[in-house]
Amino acid sequence: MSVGRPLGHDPEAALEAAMVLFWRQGYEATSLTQLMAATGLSKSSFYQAFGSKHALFERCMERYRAYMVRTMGDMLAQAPSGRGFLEGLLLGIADETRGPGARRGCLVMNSASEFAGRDPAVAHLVARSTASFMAVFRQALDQARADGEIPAHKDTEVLAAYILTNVAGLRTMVKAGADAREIRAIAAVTLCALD
Amino acid sequence: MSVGRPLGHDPEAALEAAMVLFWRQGYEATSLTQLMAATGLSKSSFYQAFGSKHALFERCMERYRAYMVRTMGDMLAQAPSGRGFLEGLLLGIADETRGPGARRGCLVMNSASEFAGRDPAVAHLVARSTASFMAVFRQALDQARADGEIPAHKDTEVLAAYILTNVAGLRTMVKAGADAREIRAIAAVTLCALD
DNA sequence: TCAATAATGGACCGAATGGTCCATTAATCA
DNA sequence: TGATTAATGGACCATTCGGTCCATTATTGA
Repeated sequence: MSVGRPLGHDPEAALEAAMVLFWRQGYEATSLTQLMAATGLSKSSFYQAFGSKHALFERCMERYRAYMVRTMGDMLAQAPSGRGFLEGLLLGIADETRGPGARRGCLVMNSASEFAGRDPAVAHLVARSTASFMAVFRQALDQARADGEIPAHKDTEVLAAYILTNVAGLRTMVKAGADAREIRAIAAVTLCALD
Repeated sequence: MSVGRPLGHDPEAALEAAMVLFWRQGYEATSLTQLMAATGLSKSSFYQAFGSKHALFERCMERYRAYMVRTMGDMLAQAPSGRGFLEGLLLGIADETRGPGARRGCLVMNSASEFAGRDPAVAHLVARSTASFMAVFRQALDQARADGEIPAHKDTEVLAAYILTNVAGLRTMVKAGADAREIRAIAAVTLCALD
């Protein structure tokens, strides 16, 4: 099949490690040195594998999008109902105040904040990701509406955008130092808008 | 009164210019060169006046907090009611998609996102600012509740945190590329939670 | 006049940045 | 064996970063 020496590292694992780093620190604050340490690649291998820091970042963003859509899709499938999924999602943000990977926020929203439209490639990836997330939320909302968990007259497309807004807002609050109790209380208010 | 040559520049104007720059671009992305150009100061004068980039940033954050509290206080005083103020505030975010200073977000939340607790001094300023903002919201909510614009049983402290969460979320959505129509629709949903 | 403060520009600093290049070594298949 | 691809480390690059220092030139009050 392939000729020559096979890859000595796992590209997926390297991508995963880089994604976590960007997620936690942002793009600018993450240096090549840190990226090399996290991926276990030498500088030469790094550039051979990914081309550039920016190209790697784009791949990480796409990986994050796919990961989140898959994860939320699984959560929705296992949730007792559409509304139950949304409740678990919002209240679960309280857990992001603790443990490993705490207060990292959302890679997509972090990137939107850091680049703020200065980078067309990143802006496109942000738009693509937000659309994907809202699609999942809308699916949950449609399901909830069909089950009578939210009023029939509500516009699920707007509600999906509202949910995304609140997820972004809650994660920002976590980054700003809010504790788990506050987050849960706010999330409970957020859910009132679905009544 | 004072001995020696008087200041040739306006410290307040320089602070204002620097604040706008940090607000739009964030801390790391704003270079000394840009700061010198915006303030009109030479490198020597810059360090004599502000000490360091970080010290200037802290002063800008405090200035932003004071500016926002003053502005929102004025808005509340002129608003027809407590609820009217909150409606104007949330719906007004739609205007941040256009014009000069568009899609800058909120300096406090931008900083919370960029530093994410890595910088104790910034974390403290973020906490101080969020508390100030919530105090204004709570004042408006108490007023609204007293006027019967929101149910008497609601906890205005939690609602204040909810409003801040949604302001942060909406501004993040603006940065992520949402248009004015979407923002207004989401803001309308946000207000439903007050019923 | 003289002391004090301010403003200026430029030289200079060490450190870190992202990125390139290359010669060498290793592992695979034909 | 020879072609091919991968991995490595280190030399090297220009640029930028925030920051310091200094000698010089105002501009003021005493």
